[in-house]
Amino acid sequence: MLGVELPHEKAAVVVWTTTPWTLPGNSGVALHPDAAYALYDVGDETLLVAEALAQATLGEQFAAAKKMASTAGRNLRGLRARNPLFERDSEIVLAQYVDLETGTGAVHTAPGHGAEDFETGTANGLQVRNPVDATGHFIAEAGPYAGMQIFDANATIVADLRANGTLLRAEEIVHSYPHCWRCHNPVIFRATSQWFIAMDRNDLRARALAAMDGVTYTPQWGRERQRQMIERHPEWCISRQRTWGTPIPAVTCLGCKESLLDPAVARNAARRFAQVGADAWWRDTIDTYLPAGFACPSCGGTAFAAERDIVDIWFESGVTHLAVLGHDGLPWPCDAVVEGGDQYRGWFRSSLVTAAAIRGEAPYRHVVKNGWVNDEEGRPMSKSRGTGIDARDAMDQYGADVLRLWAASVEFVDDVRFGPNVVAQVGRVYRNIRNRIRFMLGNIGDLSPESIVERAALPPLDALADDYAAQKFSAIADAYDVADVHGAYLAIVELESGLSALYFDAVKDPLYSRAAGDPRRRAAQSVLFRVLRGFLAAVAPVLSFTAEEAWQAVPESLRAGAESVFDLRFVRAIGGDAAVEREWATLRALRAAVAANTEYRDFEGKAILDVSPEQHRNLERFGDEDLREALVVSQIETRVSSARAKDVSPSVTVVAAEGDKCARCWKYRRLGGDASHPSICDACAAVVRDLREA
RNA sequence: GGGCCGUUAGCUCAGCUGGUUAGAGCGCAUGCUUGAUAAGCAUGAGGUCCCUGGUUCGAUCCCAGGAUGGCCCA
Repeated sequence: MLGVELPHEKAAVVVWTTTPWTLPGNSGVALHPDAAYALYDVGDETLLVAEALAQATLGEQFAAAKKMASTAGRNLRGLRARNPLFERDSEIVLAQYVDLETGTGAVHTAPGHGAEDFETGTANGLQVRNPVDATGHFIAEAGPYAGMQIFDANATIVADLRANGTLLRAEEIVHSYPHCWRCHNPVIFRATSQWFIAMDRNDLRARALAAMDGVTYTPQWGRERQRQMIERHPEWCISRQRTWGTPIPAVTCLGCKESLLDPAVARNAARRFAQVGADAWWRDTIDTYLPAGFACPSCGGTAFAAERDIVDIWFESGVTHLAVLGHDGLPWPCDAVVEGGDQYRGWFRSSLVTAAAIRGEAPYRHVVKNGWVNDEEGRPMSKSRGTGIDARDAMDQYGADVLRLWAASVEFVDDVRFGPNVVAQVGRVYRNIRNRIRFMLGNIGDLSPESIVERAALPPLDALADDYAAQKFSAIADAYDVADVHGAYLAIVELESGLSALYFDAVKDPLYSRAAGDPRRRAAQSVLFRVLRGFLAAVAPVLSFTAEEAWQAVPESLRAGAESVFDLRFVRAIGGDAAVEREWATLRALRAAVAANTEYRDFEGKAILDVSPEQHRNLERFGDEDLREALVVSQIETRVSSARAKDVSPSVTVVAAEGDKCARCWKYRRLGGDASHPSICDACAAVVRDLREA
């Protein structure tokens, strides 16, 4: 060996294991191809071990040990060692995963007791031994250990090794070990025959990847994640050994023990299961399912036994698209699937693979991944800590609409937090939205279809508000289209607060002071109605109950053609107009500048605006009356200076308004023009006179 | 140990291909209003854009490393 004469009769490869019970299943010893391995003369025997781990492995023997020769692991491939418990060989093989931090650098390989070992064994032609039965006891193949429970056998095996002189050292270490997630008992690995879907036959993996092309992913990186899950997924094991479930409609030839999954048998099973249920498989004789003249293609045998394995439920969920979609009025593929991120590996993948195999395309158009709901500290909800909140309880407590608004207020794609404080916050937003709806509703009570002012005939201010709202409605609908519910929420809040802060205040005068049928008042009402209708349609997907309740409160004649709020269509502006946003922002800025003065409140003031000629043109078109209302002052004086830069905001000065406060409309004006109404302005006097006459 | 993702005001979140003083809503403080009134309007305070280094005239944004939280694997 290694060109040296071995000084002792005994020479051994040192391996370590934390599972002595797997030694009866040993078929090989894995070395790292690139690591250096050396022979050490330790006095009474010669030991082979990785040089890097020699000191740790040999312990106190290391100092006296004599290194005889050294070579890379790859040069040792194919050598044979002797199993320390059985009269059989164990082959030296190579594996990249061999660890040079712990152990001996030589890894005991039992292909029947672990996935890595199985793959190494398959790659090197090692025998797969599984001398353990389904109850965790050794079978006859395990020789002297037959009948022993495997964990009980550990001590016996260690004792046997010690007795036959092959045990170098035994010690206690603490390490992690896989456990059952449900019952917490340690689990073991046993190589058994199973049914698989071969991902690389018939180009299934490639076809599944190709089927992703037509799918939209939210978030976008989900596509990459999904792609990796398909590319890296091993052969798909779909069988389970359970006593209850959907049978795999396969048969075993009693002559040659070959398992057969025949399409004709499967179709017979499908027909029978559809009529009497899948349990029939366990009751019927197998002949029930065999087509006439059915014979084993391998040996020609005609006697068969039914397969006992069932289909894994994760495979069954992977074919729900066939069970649910494509009939009873439901389309195939569906528009979207929404699940947590764990389903890239689960349902998103399994559905895609089965659909690619059967239909050649994805069973969905859009994959939407949502985050997890945590408590307010960002920790997973826990019943034991008392931080768990059931969705149904939350709905009872806060109301379904507030709960739904919360869901829209957070970025659901990421993990989200939920708790009383978060709900209280979104509850206040809900109240704001509700109050704005109430304001609109409260001001259209006497509007009728005949008195509605068409869009083209609206005063500029009202037209601007209408355009502004329409643009937001578009943004909201666009957001819904791509499942961006949070984006819709942001636009909804921006719209309702924007309308409230500017337009609602600006139209109070026409609404409250003008005669009921005055065209200016009808124009304002028309916009309020149009905005309300668009707004309710826009919020209905989230605030479903609130939107419907509000729609039912709209005068019946105005609701014609839309019995429910869900009969309304989303309002979409034809093309975005940057000028609308700009003008809206300009008015809000002017209004804020006026309000910022602390001396004159509301209509006590007269605003003096210093503007450029261009700004003047933009403002002038609103008309003095509407601009005055938008800025909440009694008078406006505009000073145009061509010296002003057009990109500098108008400067605003507020001085005392001229005249006295009209008792009716609160604006400062010349009063007493009508001697019989000395405390009100001329405009109000005219309205009052008409009221009298009517 | 590997792959992927997140980290911006007290809270929930914007911030397009790197470019003046980083924004909104809610909360908080202050003022106004009392004809949306268990409402409405305005103003203000509040941020080392997780950290370190790099690229660049310039980085919340790009690159590398790290911290921290999460999902899926091993």
